[in-house]
Amino acid sequence: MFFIDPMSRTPIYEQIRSQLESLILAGILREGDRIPSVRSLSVELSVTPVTVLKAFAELDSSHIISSVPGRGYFVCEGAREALSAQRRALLDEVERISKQLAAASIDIEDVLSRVRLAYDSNKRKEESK
Amino acid sequence: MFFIDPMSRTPIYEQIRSQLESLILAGILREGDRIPSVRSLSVELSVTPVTVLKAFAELDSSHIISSVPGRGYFVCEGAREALSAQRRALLDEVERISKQLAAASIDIEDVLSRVRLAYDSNKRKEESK
Amino acid sequence: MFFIDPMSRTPIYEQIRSQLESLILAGILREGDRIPSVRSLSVELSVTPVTVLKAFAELDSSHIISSVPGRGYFVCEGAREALSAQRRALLDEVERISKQLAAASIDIEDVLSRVRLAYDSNKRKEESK
Amino acid sequence: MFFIDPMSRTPIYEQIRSQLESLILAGILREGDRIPSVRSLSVELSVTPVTVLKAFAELDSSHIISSVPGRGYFVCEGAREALSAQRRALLDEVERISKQLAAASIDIEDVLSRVRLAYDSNKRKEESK
DNA sequence: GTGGTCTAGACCACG
DNA sequence: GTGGTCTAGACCACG
Repeated sequence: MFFIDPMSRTPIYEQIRSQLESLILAGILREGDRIPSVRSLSVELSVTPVTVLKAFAELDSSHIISSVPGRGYFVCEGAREALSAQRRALLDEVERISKQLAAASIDIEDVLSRVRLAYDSNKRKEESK
Repeated sequence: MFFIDPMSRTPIYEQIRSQLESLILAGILREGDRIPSVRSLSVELSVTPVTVLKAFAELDSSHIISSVPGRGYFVCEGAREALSAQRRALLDEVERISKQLAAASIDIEDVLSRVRLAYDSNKRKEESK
Repeated sequence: MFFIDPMSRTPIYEQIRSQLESLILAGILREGDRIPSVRSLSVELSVTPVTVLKAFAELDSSHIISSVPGRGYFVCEGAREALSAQRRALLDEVERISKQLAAASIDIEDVLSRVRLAYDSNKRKEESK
Repeated sequence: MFFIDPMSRTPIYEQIRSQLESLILAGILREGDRIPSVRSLSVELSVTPVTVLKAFAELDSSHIISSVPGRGYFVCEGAREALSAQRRALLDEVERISKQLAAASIDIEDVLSRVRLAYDSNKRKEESK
Protein backbone atom coordinates (compact mmCIF):
# COMPACT_ATOMS: atom_id res chain seq x y z
CA MET A 1 0.00 0.00 0.00
CA PHE A 2 2.88 2.33 0.82
CA PHE A 3 6.19 2.82 -0.86
CA ILE A 4 9.01 5.03 0.36
CA ASP A 5 12.35 5.81 -1.17
CA PRO A 6 14.89 6.26 1.62
CA MET A 7 17.37 7.73 -0.85
CA SER A 8 15.06 10.53 -1.96
CA ARG A 9 15.79 14.07 -0.86
CA THR A 10 12.14 14.32 0.12
CA PRO A 11 12.03 13.48 3.82
CA ILE A 12 10.45 10.13 4.59
CA TYR A 13 7.70 11.70 6.67
CA GLU A 14 6.74 13.90 3.70
CA GLN A 15 6.56 10.82 1.49
CA ILE A 16 4.28 9.12 3.97
CA ARG A 17 2.08 12.22 4.31
CA SER A 18 1.85 12.65 0.56
CA GLN A 19 0.84 9.03 0.04
CA LEU A 20 -1.83 9.19 2.73
CA GLU A 21 -3.17 12.32 1.05
CA SER A 22 -3.27 10.54 -2.29
CA LEU A 23 -5.11 7.56 -0.80
CA ILE A 24 -7.71 9.92 0.67
CA LEU A 25 -8.03 11.95 -2.54
CA ALA A 26 -8.42 8.71 -4.51
CA GLY A 27 -11.23 7.66 -2.19
CA ILE A 28 -9.38 4.55 -1.05
CA LEU A 29 -9.29 5.86 2.49
CA ARG A 30 -12.66 7.39 3.34
CA GLU A 31 -14.12 9.50 6.12
CA GLY A 32 -14.11 7.62 9.39
CA ASP A 33 -11.73 4.90 8.17
CA ARG A 34 -9.01 3.89 10.55
CA ILE A 35 -5.56 4.26 9.06
CA PRO A 36 -2.71 1.84 9.78
CA SER A 37 -1.26 2.22 13.27
CA VAL A 38 1.95 4.14 13.79
CA ARG A 39 3.77 1.03 14.85
CA SER A 40 2.51 -1.32 12.17
CA LEU A 41 3.33 1.18 9.45
CA SER A 42 6.77 1.77 10.92
CA VAL A 43 7.44 -1.96 10.71
CA GLU A 44 6.04 -2.22 7.17
CA LEU A 45 8.20 0.67 5.97
CA SER A 46 11.22 -0.16 8.14
CA VAL A 47 11.39 3.31 9.65
CA THR A 48 11.16 4.38 13.24
CA PRO A 49 7.69 5.02 14.69
CA VAL A 50 8.72 8.63 15.32
CA THR A 51 8.99 9.27 11.58
CA VAL A 52 5.53 7.85 10.91
CA LEU A 53 4.16 9.83 13.83
CA LYS A 54 5.59 13.03 12.38
CA ALA A 55 3.69 12.46 9.13
CA PHE A 56 0.49 11.69 11.02
CA ALA A 57 0.90 14.71 13.33
CA GLU A 58 1.12 17.04 10.35
CA LEU A 59 -2.06 15.66 8.84
CA ASP A 60 -3.67 15.86 12.27
CA SER A 61 -2.90 19.54 12.58
CA SER A 62 -4.51 20.16 9.17
CA HIS A 63 -7.60 18.24 10.32
CA ILE A 64 -7.16 15.61 7.63
CA ILE A 65 -6.84 12.77 10.11
CA SER A 66 -7.59 12.75 13.79
CA SER A 67 -5.95 10.86 16.61
CA VAL A 68 -7.96 8.89 19.13
CA PRO A 69 -5.32 7.93 21.69
CA GLY A 70 -5.52 4.26 22.50
CA ARG A 71 -7.49 3.50 19.34
CA GLY A 72 -5.58 4.91 16.39
CA TYR A 73 -5.88 7.56 13.69
CA PHE A 74 -9.02 8.09 11.66
CA VAL A 75 -9.81 10.02 8.48
CA CYS A 76 -11.72 13.21 9.36
CA GLU A 77 -15.09 14.26 8.04
CA GLY A 78 -14.56 16.27 4.88
CA ALA A 79 -10.89 15.32 4.63
CA ARG A 80 -11.08 14.69 0.92
CA GLU A 81 -12.76 18.00 0.14
CA ALA A 82 -10.29 19.80 2.39
CA LEU A 83 -7.39 18.23 0.53
CA SER A 84 -8.67 19.16 -2.89
CA ALA A 85 -9.46 22.67 -1.68
CA GLN A 86 -5.91 22.92 -0.32
CA ARG A 87 -4.44 21.91 -3.65
CA ARG A 88 -6.69 24.22 -5.63
CA ALA A 89 -5.76 27.09 -3.32
CA LEU A 90 -2.05 26.51 -3.86
CA LEU A 91 -2.42 26.48 -7.63
CA ASP A 92 -4.55 29.61 -7.50
CA GLU A 93 -1.83 31.30 -5.48
CA VAL A 94 0.75 30.39 -8.10
CA GLU A 95 -1.46 31.97 -10.72
CA ARG A 96 -2.08 35.10 -8.68
CA ILE A 97 1.64 35.70 -8.08
CA SER A 98 2.47 34.88 -11.68
CA LYS A 99 0.10 37.63 -12.76
CA GLN A 100 1.97 40.09 -10.57
CA LEU A 101 5.27 38.91 -12.01
CA ALA A 102 3.88 39.25 -15.53
CA ALA A 103 2.69 42.77 -14.68
CA ALA A 104 6.20 43.55 -13.42
CA SER A 105 7.61 42.37 -16.75
CA ILE A 106 9.60 39.56 -15.20
CA ASP A 107 10.69 37.08 -17.85
CA ILE A 108 8.43 34.02 -17.72
CA GLU A 109 11.50 31.78 -17.95
CA ASP A 110 12.73 33.13 -14.60
CA VAL A 111 9.45 32.03 -13.06
CA LEU A 112 9.31 28.64 -14.74
CA SER A 113 12.87 27.89 -13.71
CA ARG A 114 12.03 28.66 -10.09
CA VAL A 115 9.21 26.15 -10.20
CA ARG A 116 11.52 23.54 -11.70
CA LEU A 117 14.15 24.35 -9.09
CA ALA A 118 11.67 23.68 -6.30
CA TYR A 119 10.66 20.38 -7.86
CA ASP A 120 14.26 19.35 -8.46
CA SER A 121 15.31 20.10 -4.90
CA ASN A 122 12.62 17.68 -3.92
CA LYS A 123 13.93 14.87 -6.03
CA ARG A 124 16.71 12.40 -5.74
CA LYS A 125 19.90 13.25 -7.51
CA GLU A 126 20.31 10.30 -9.76
CA GLU A 127 24.02 9.59 -10.00
CA SER A 128 23.50 6.91 -12.59
CA LYS A 129 22.09 9.37 -15.07
CA MET B 1 11.02 56.61 -23.47
CA PHE B 2 7.62 55.04 -22.86
CA PHE B 3 5.54 52.70 -24.85
CA ILE B 4 2.05 51.58 -24.06
CA ASP B 5 -0.18 49.13 -25.82
CA PRO B 6 -3.78 50.33 -25.45
CA MET B 7 -4.95 46.95 -26.75
CA SER B 8 -3.25 44.96 -24.03
CA ARG B 9 -5.30 43.33 -21.30
CA THR B 10 -2.85 44.78 -18.81
CA PRO B 11 -4.32 48.05 -17.54
CA ILE B 12 -2.51 51.07 -18.92
CA TYR B 13 -1.56 52.33 -15.46
CA GLU B 14 0.09 48.93 -14.80
CA GLN B 15 2.04 49.31 -18.02
CA ILE B 16 3.21 52.76 -16.99
CA ARG B 17 4.13 51.58 -13.51
CA SER B 18 5.94 48.54 -14.87
CA GLN B 19 7.97 50.68 -17.29
CA LEU B 20 8.91 53.18 -14.62
CA GLU B 21 10.04 50.27 -12.47
CA SER B 22 12.12 48.90 -15.32
CA LEU B 23 13.77 52.29 -15.90
CA ILE B 24 14.66 52.48 -12.20
CA LEU B 25 15.90 48.89 -12.11
CA ALA B 26 17.99 49.54 -15.22
CA GLY B 27 19.56 52.55 -13.54
CA ILE B 28 18.25 54.94 -16.17
CA LEU B 29 16.20 56.73 -13.56
CA ARG B 30 18.28 57.12 -10.39
CA GLU B 31 17.63 58.17 -6.81
CA GLY B 32 16.61 61.79 -6.66
CA ASP B 33 15.87 62.08 -10.39
CA ARG B 34 12.73 63.92 -11.30
CA ILE B 35 10.38 61.81 -13.39
CA PRO B 36 8.26 63.24 -16.22
CA SER B 37 5.27 65.23 -15.03
CA VAL B 38 1.82 63.70 -14.99
CA ARG B 39 0.67 66.20 -17.53
CA SER B 40 3.54 65.79 -20.01
CA LEU B 41 3.40 62.01 -19.80
CA SER B 42 -0.35 61.98 -20.34
CA VAL B 43 0.15 64.01 -23.52
CA GLU B 44 3.06 61.87 -24.71
CA LEU B 45 1.07 58.65 -24.20
CA SER B 46 -2.29 60.09 -25.26
CA VAL B 47 -3.99 58.93 -22.07
CA THR B 48 -5.85 60.93 -19.49
CA PRO B 49 -3.77 62.44 -16.66
CA VAL B 50 -5.82 60.39 -14.20
CA THR B 51 -4.37 57.19 -15.61
CA VAL B 52 -0.82 58.44 -15.24
CA LEU B 53 -1.57 59.68 -11.74
CA LYS B 54 -2.85 56.22 -10.79
CA ALA B 55 0.47 54.67 -11.80
CA PHE B 56 2.39 57.30 -9.87
CA ALA B 57 0.18 56.93 -6.80
CA GLU B 58 0.88 53.20 -6.62
CA LEU B 59 4.61 53.76 -6.82
CA ASP B 60 4.29 56.53 -4.25
CA SER B 61 2.55 54.26 -1.76
CA SER B 62 5.34 51.68 -2.17
CA HIS B 63 7.91 54.43 -1.55
CA ILE B 64 9.46 54.00 -4.98
CA ILE B 65 8.75 57.57 -6.02
CA SER B 66 7.70 60.48 -3.91
CA SER B 67 5.63 63.53 -4.71
CA VAL B 68 6.93 66.98 -3.92
CA PRO B 69 3.87 69.20 -4.24
CA GLY B 70 4.39 71.89 -6.83
CA ARG B 71 7.60 70.38 -8.14
CA GLY B 72 6.77 66.90 -9.34
CA TYR B 73 7.63 63.28 -8.56
CA PHE B 74 11.13 62.10 -7.67
CA VAL B 75 12.76 58.67 -7.38
CA CYS B 76 13.12 57.73 -3.69
CA GLU B 77 16.28 56.78 -1.85
CA GLY B 78 16.77 53.04 -2.18
CA ALA B 79 14.04 52.70 -4.82
CA ARG B 80 16.13 50.38 -6.93
CA GLU B 81 16.99 48.07 -4.06
CA ALA B 82 13.35 48.08 -2.93
CA LEU B 83 12.22 47.07 -6.39
CA SER B 84 14.65 44.22 -6.73
CA ALA B 85 13.74 43.06 -3.21
CA GLN B 86 10.07 43.10 -4.23
CA ARG B 87 10.76 40.98 -7.28
CA ARG B 88 13.00 38.60 -5.41
CA ALA B 89 10.28 38.20 -2.77
CA LEU B 90 7.70 37.27 -5.40
CA LEU B 91 10.01 34.75 -7.00
CA ASP B 92 10.85 33.32 -3.59
CA GLU B 93 7.15 32.94 -2.95
CA VAL B 94 6.73 31.03 -6.21
CA GLU B 95 9.52 28.73 -5.11
CA ARG B 96 8.09 28.25 -1.63
CA ILE B 97 4.65 27.31 -2.95
CA SER B 98 6.15 25.09 -5.61
CA LYS B 99 7.93 23.14 -2.89
CA GLN B 100 4.61 22.56 -1.17
CA LEU B 101 3.07 21.47 -4.44
CA ALA B 102 6.01 19.13 -5.07
CA ALA B 103 5.62 17.70 -1.57
CA ALA B 104 1.94 17.10 -2.32
CA SER B 105 2.94 15.21 -5.47
CA ILE B 106 1.17 17.64 -7.77
CA ASP B 107 2.33 17.16 -11.35
CA ILE B 108 4.86 19.86 -12.22
CA GLU B 109 3.11 20.38 -15.57
CA ASP B 110 -0.04 21.53 -13.74
CA VAL B 111 2.04 24.20 -12.03
CA LEU B 112 3.93 25.32 -15.11
CA SER B 113 0.73 25.61 -17.09
CA ARG B 114 -0.76 27.86 -14.41
CA VAL B 115 2.21 30.18 -14.73
CA ARG B 116 1.85 30.24 -18.50
CA LEU B 117 -1.88 30.85 -18.15
CA ALA B 118 -1.20 33.89 -15.99
CA TYR B 119 1.29 35.25 -18.48
CA ASP B 120 -1.00 34.57 -21.43
CA SER B 121 -3.94 36.28 -19.78
CA ASN B 122 -1.67 39.26 -19.52
CA LYS B 123 -0.99 39.34 -23.20
CA ARG B 124 -3.07 40.36 -26.11
CA LYS B 125 -3.38 37.59 -28.63
CA GLU B 126 -2.07 39.66 -31.51
CA GLU B 127 -2.45 37.07 -34.22
CA SER B 128 -6.19 36.81 -33.87
CA LYS B 129 -6.61 40.56 -34.08
CA MET C 1 14.87 33.83 30.47
CA PHE C 2 13.25 30.41 30.22
CA PHE C 3 12.04 28.07 32.90
CA ILE C 4 10.75 24.57 32.40
CA ASP C 5 9.36 22.08 34.86
CA PRO C 6 10.34 18.58 33.73
CA MET C 7 7.88 17.08 36.22
CA SER C 8 4.86 18.88 34.78
CA ARG C 9 2.31 16.94 32.78
CA THR C 10 2.51 19.66 30.18
CA PRO C 11 5.03 18.43 27.62
CA ILE C 12 8.32 20.31 27.67
CA TYR C 13 7.90 21.47 24.09
CA GLU C 14 4.53 23.02 25.01
CA GLN C 15 6.17 24.84 27.89
CA ILE C 16 8.83 26.23 25.59
CA ARG C 17 6.26 27.26 23.00
CA SER C 18 4.06 28.90 25.59
CA GLN C 19 6.96 30.87 27.02
CA LEU C 20 8.08 32.08 23.61
CA GLU C 21 4.52 33.19 22.95
CA SER C 22 4.47 35.09 26.23
CA LEU C 23 7.77 36.80 25.46
CA ILE C 24 6.39 37.91 22.10
CA LEU C 25 3.07 39.02 23.56
CA ALA C 26 4.94 40.97 26.25
CA GLY C 27 6.95 42.72 23.56
CA ILE C 28 10.26 41.37 24.88
CA LEU C 29 10.81 39.52 21.63
CA ARG C 30 9.84 41.78 18.72
CA GLU C 31 9.32 41.40 15.00
CA GLY C 32 12.56 40.51 13.27
CA ASP C 33 14.36 39.56 16.48
CA ARG C 34 16.43 36.43 16.35
CA ILE C 35 15.44 33.92 19.00
CA PRO C 36 17.93 31.69 20.80
CA SER C 37 19.29 28.89 18.64
CA VAL C 38 17.88 25.40 18.98
CA ARG C 39 21.17 24.11 20.33
CA SER C 40 21.92 26.91 22.79
CA LEU C 41 18.42 26.70 24.23
CA SER C 42 18.64 22.93 24.50
CA VAL C 43 21.84 23.33 26.54
CA GLU C 44 20.34 26.09 28.71
CA LEU C 45 17.26 23.99 29.48
CA SER C 46 19.06 20.65 29.60
CA VAL C 47 16.75 19.04 27.05
CA THR C 48 17.54 17.50 23.73
CA PRO C 49 17.63 19.78 20.66
CA VAL C 50 14.79 17.75 19.17
CA THR C 51 12.45 18.90 21.92
CA VAL C 52 13.30 22.56 21.36
CA LEU C 53 12.96 22.08 17.62
CA LYS C 54 9.48 20.64 18.10
CA ALA C 55 8.39 23.80 19.93
CA PHE C 56 9.94 26.01 17.26
CA ALA C 57 8.41 23.98 14.41
CA GLU C 58 4.92 24.45 15.86
CA LEU C 59 5.38 28.21 16.08
CA ASP C 60 6.83 28.15 12.58
CA SER C 61 3.77 26.46 11.15
CA SER C 62 1.56 29.13 12.79
CA HIS C 63 3.76 31.83 11.20
CA ILE C 64 4.79 33.20 14.58
CA ILE C 65 8.47 32.56 14.00
CA SER C 66 10.24 31.71 10.81
CA SER C 67 13.28 29.55 10.21
CA VAL C 68 16.19 30.75 8.11
CA PRO C 69 18.29 27.60 7.81
CA GLY C 70 21.89 28.33 8.62
CA ARG C 71 21.03 31.57 10.42
CA GLY C 72 18.40 30.75 13.05
CA TYR C 73 14.78 31.49 13.89
CA PHE C 74 13.29 34.97 13.73
CA VAL C 75 10.07 36.51 15.01
CA CYS C 76 7.67 37.06 12.09
CA GLU C 77 6.06 40.33 11.06
CA GLY C 78 2.78 40.67 12.91
CA ALA C 79 3.55 37.81 15.26
CA ARG C 80 2.29 39.66 18.30
CA GLU C 81 -0.99 40.65 16.71
CA ALA C 82 -1.45 37.12 15.39
CA LEU C 83 -0.96 35.70 18.87
CA SER C 84 -3.45 38.00 20.52
CA ALA C 85 -5.93 37.39 17.72
CA GLN C 86 -5.46 33.64 18.23
CA ARG C 87 -6.20 33.94 21.92
CA ARG C 88 -9.19 36.17 21.41
CA ALA C 89 -10.57 33.75 18.83
CA LEU C 90 -10.31 30.82 21.24
CA LEU C 91 -12.13 32.69 24.00
CA ASP C 92 -14.81 33.80 21.56
CA GLU C 93 -15.28 30.18 20.53
CA VAL C 94 -15.76 29.17 24.16
CA GLU C 95 -18.45 31.81 24.48
CA ARG C 96 -20.18 30.80 21.27
CA ILE C 97 -20.39 27.14 22.27
CA SER C 98 -21.44 28.05 25.79
CA LYS C 99 -24.39 29.94 24.35
CA GLN C 100 -25.44 26.84 22.46
CA LEU C 101 -25.09 24.76 25.61
CA ALA C 102 -27.13 27.32 27.55
CA ALA C 103 -29.79 27.22 24.84
CA ALA C 104 -29.84 23.42 25.14
CA SER C 105 -30.42 23.79 28.89
CA ILE C 106 -27.21 22.04 29.81
CA ASP C 107 -26.33 22.71 33.46
CA ILE C 108 -23.62 25.37 33.60
CA GLU C 109 -21.75 23.26 36.17
CA ASP C 110 -21.28 20.52 33.57
CA VAL C 111 -19.59 23.05 31.34
CA LEU C 112 -17.44 24.65 34.02
CA SER C 113 -16.24 21.27 35.21
CA ARG C 114 -15.18 20.36 31.67
CA VAL C 115 -13.05 23.50 31.55
CA ARG C 116 -11.50 22.66 34.92
CA LEU C 117 -10.89 19.09 33.77
CA ALA C 118 -8.96 20.33 30.75
CA TYR C 119 -6.85 22.61 32.91
CA ASP C 120 -6.22 19.92 35.52
CA SER C 121 -5.13 17.38 32.92
CA ASN C 122 -2.52 19.93 31.97
CA LYS C 123 -1.11 20.28 35.44
CA ARG C 124 1.23 18.30 37.58
CA LYS C 125 -0.33 15.95 40.07
CA GLU C 126 1.09 17.19 43.30
CA GLU C 127 1.65 14.15 45.47
CA SER C 128 2.60 16.23 48.46
CA LYS C 129 -0.87 17.73 48.67
CA MET D 1 -46.09 20.08 29.68
CA PHE D 2 -44.44 23.20 28.28
CA PHE D 3 -43.35 26.37 29.91
CA ILE D 4 -42.04 29.40 28.16
CA ASP D 5 -40.74 32.65 29.55
CA PRO D 6 -41.67 35.43 27.15
CA MET D 7 -39.35 37.78 29.06
CA SER D 8 -36.26 35.64 28.54
CA ARG D 9 -33.58 36.77 26.12
CA THR D 10 -33.61 33.26 24.70
CA PRO D 11 -35.87 33.32 21.66
CA ILE D 12 -39.16 31.57 22.27
CA TYR D 13 -38.57 29.06 19.48
CA GLU D 14 -35.27 28.12 21.14
CA GLN D 15 -37.11 27.56 24.40
CA ILE D 16 -39.63 25.32 22.67
CA ARG D 17 -36.92 23.42 20.87
CA SER D 18 -34.90 23.02 24.04
CA GLN D 19 -37.90 21.69 25.95
CA LEU D 20 -38.78 19.24 23.23
CA GLU D 21 -35.19 18.04 23.30
CA SER D 22 -35.35 17.62 27.06
CA LEU D 23 -38.58 15.62 26.82
CA ILE D 24 -36.96 13.32 24.27
CA LEU D 25 -33.75 12.99 26.28
CA ALA D 26 -35.80 12.22 29.40
CA GLY D 27 -37.61 9.47 27.52
CA ILE D 28 -41.00 11.13 27.94
CA LEU D 29 -41.31 11.52 24.20
CA ARG D 30 -40.08 8.34 22.50
CA GLU D 31 -39.28 7.25 18.95
CA GLY D 32 -42.42 7.26 16.82
CA ASP D 33 -44.46 9.33 19.29
CA ARG D 34 -46.54 12.06 17.80
CA ILE D 35 -45.76 15.45 19.27
CA PRO D 36 -48.38 18.12 19.90
CA SER D 37 -49.61 19.85 16.78
CA VAL D 38 -48.28 23.26 15.84
CA ARG D 39 -51.74 24.72 16.25
CA SER D 40 -52.54 23.23 19.68
CA LEU D 41 -49.12 24.13 21.04
CA SER D 42 -49.39 27.70 19.78
CA VAL D 43 -52.69 28.03 21.62
CA GLU D 44 -51.37 26.39 24.80
CA LEU D 45 -48.32 28.71 24.86
CA SER D 46 -50.13 31.78 23.55
CA VAL D 47 -47.62 32.30 20.77
CA THR D 48 -48.14 32.49 17.05
CA PRO D 49 -48.06 29.18 15.13
CA VAL D 50 -45.10 30.52 13.14
CA THR D 51 -42.93 30.51 16.27
CA VAL D 52 -43.82 26.91 17.05
CA LEU D 53 -43.23 25.93 13.45
CA LYS D 54 -39.76 27.49 13.57
CA ALA D 55 -38.83 25.29 16.54
CA PHE D 56 -40.19 22.21 14.79
CA ALA D 57 -38.41 23.05 11.54
CA GLU D 58 -35.04 23.24 13.30
CA LEU D 59 -35.58 19.86 14.92
CA ASP D 60 -36.77 18.50 11.60
CA SER D 61 -33.61 19.58 9.81
CA SER D 62 -31.51 17.84 12.50
CA HIS D 63 -33.58 14.69 11.99
CA ILE D 64 -34.85 14.75 15.57
CA ILE D 65 -38.48 14.98 14.53
CA SER D 66 -40.03 14.42 11.16
CA SER D 67 -43.12 15.88 9.56
CA VAL D 68 -45.77 13.61 8.08
CA PRO D 69 -47.89 15.95 5.99
CA GLY D 70 -51.49 15.91 7.11
CA ARG D 71 -50.77 13.90 10.26
CA GLY D 72 -48.29 15.92 12.31
CA TYR D 73 -44.74 15.67 13.60
CA PHE D 74 -43.24 12.47 14.99
CA VAL D 75 -40.08 11.69 16.97
CA CYS D 76 -37.46 10.14 14.67
CA GLU D 77 -35.68 6.82 15.07
CA GLY D 78 -32.58 7.38 17.14
CA ALA D 79 -33.58 10.92 18.12
CA ARG D 80 -32.54 10.43 21.72
CA GLU D 81 -29.11 9.08 20.85
CA ALA D 82 -28.62 11.86 18.30
CA LEU D 83 -29.43 14.46 20.93
CA SER D 84 -27.07 13.10 23.52
CA ALA D 85 -24.36 12.77 20.88
CA GLN D 86 -24.92 16.43 19.97
CA ARG D 87 -24.55 17.51 23.58
CA ARG D 88 -21.54 15.35 24.18
CA ALA D 89 -19.92 16.79 21.06
CA LEU D 90 -20.41 20.35 22.31
CA LEU D 91 -18.98 19.51 25.73
CA ASP D 92 -16.06 17.73 24.08
CA GLU D 93 -15.44 20.85 22.04
CA VAL D 94 -15.37 22.96 25.19
CA GLU D 95 -12.79 20.59 26.64
CA ARG D 96 -10.70 20.56 23.49
CA ILE D 97 -10.53 24.36 23.30
CA SER D 98 -9.89 24.61 27.04
CA LYS D 99 -6.85 22.40 26.60
CA GLN D 100 -5.52 24.76 23.97
CA LEU D 101 -6.17 27.71 26.27
CA ALA D 102 -4.42 25.91 29.12
CA ALA D 103 -1.46 25.17 26.86
CA ALA D 104 -1.31 28.86 25.97
CA SER D 105 -1.20 29.71 29.69
CA ILE D 106 -4.46 31.63 29.60
CA ASP D 107 -5.80 32.14 33.12
CA ILE D 108 -8.58 29.63 33.81
CA GLU D 109 -10.69 32.39 35.34
CA ASP D 110 -10.80 34.19 31.97
CA VAL D 111 -12.28 31.05 30.47
CA LEU D 112 -14.76 30.34 33.26
CA SER D 113 -16.01 33.91 33.16
CA ARG D 114 -16.66 33.64 29.43
CA VAL D 115 -18.81 30.58 30.05
CA ARG D 116 -20.72 32.40 32.79
CA LEU D 117 -21.11 35.41 30.53
CA ALA D 118 -22.70 33.25 27.84
CA TYR D 119 -25.10 31.73 30.36
CA ASP D 120 -25.96 35.09 31.87
CA SER D 121 -26.65 36.64 28.48
CA ASN D 122 -29.12 33.84 28.05
CA LYS D 123 -31.01 34.69 31.18
CA ARG D 124 -33.33 37.48 32.06
CA LYS D 125 -32.13 39.42 35.09
CA GLU D 126 -35.35 38.98 37.04
CA GLU D 127 -34.36 40.99 40.08
CA SER D 128 -34.00 44.20 38.14
CA LYS D 129 -37.41 43.80 36.61
C1' DG E 1 -2.54 -3.17 22.02
C1' DT E 2 -2.88 2.34 20.86
C1' DG E 3 -0.71 7.18 20.56
C1' DG E 4 2.81 10.42 22.48
C1' DT E 5 7.20 12.36 24.61
C1' DC E 6 11.83 12.35 25.28
C1' DT E 7 16.82 11.10 25.09
C1' DA E 8 21.44 10.50 23.03
C1' DG E 9 23.61 10.57 19.27
C1' DA E 10 24.57 10.26 14.10
C1' DC E 11 24.46 12.61 10.00
C1' DC E 12 23.06 16.00 6.34
C1' DA E 13 22.99 20.62 3.81
C1' DC E 14 24.07 25.15 4.02
C1' DG E 15 26.74 29.64 5.28
C1' DG F 1 28.24 27.67 13.46
C1' DT F 2 22.83 27.12 11.90
C1' DG F 3 18.48 24.20 11.19
C1' DG F 4 16.57 19.52 10.04
C1' DT F 5 15.98 14.33 9.69
C1' DC F 6 16.36 9.98 11.41
C1' DT F 7 17.43 5.97 14.47
C1' DA F 8 16.99 2.94 18.50
C1' DG F 9 15.16 2.59 22.42
C1' DA F 10 13.01 3.98 27.01
C1' DC F 11 8.98 5.22 29.17
C1' DC F 12 4.22 7.16 29.89
C1' DA F 13 -1.07 7.13 29.89
C1' DC F 14 -4.91 5.01 28.34
C1' DG F 15 -8.19 1.06 26.80
